[in-house]
Amino acid sequence: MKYWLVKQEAEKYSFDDLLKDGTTLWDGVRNYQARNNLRLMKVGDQVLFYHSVSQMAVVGIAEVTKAAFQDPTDVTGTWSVVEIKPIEKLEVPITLKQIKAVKKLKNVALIKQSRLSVMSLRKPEFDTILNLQSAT
DNA sequence: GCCAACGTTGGC
DNA sequence: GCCAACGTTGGC
Repeated sequence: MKYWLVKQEAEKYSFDDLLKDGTTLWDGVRNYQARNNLRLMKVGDQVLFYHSVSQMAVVGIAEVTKAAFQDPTDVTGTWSVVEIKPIEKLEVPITLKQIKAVKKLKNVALIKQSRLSVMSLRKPEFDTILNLQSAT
């Protein structure tokens, strides 16, 4: 099983929207690195849901329910989507600030490559981030 | 194929 | 709202 982090602005599609919808297609990705990551996702992989710009925090955990396929919003056939469903909403969001404060997490793409919207996490990184919940 | 110009993202 | 970082585009 793999671990991932996806970013979206809360104003565009929030974790609450995902809870309301049940599942969603992670569409609109138009960056090759992000797309390649989407294509590596397998059903059952765990996904951290991060709100960028206005909140800057991990707000929930999701799971991949359909592996990558052709993005229906893309006529060129270049881009891919996956389907995800919500697993758990975090009681207290884990802020970027908290993540940045952890030395072990200094090299995660969330910090090093702030513009990447779909990135992989190693299991220890995934666990470390979630453990920050109890640290507060 | 190189690189300048431009557009977008996202943290501050 | 600003600007740095980065990706993409297009002229040569």
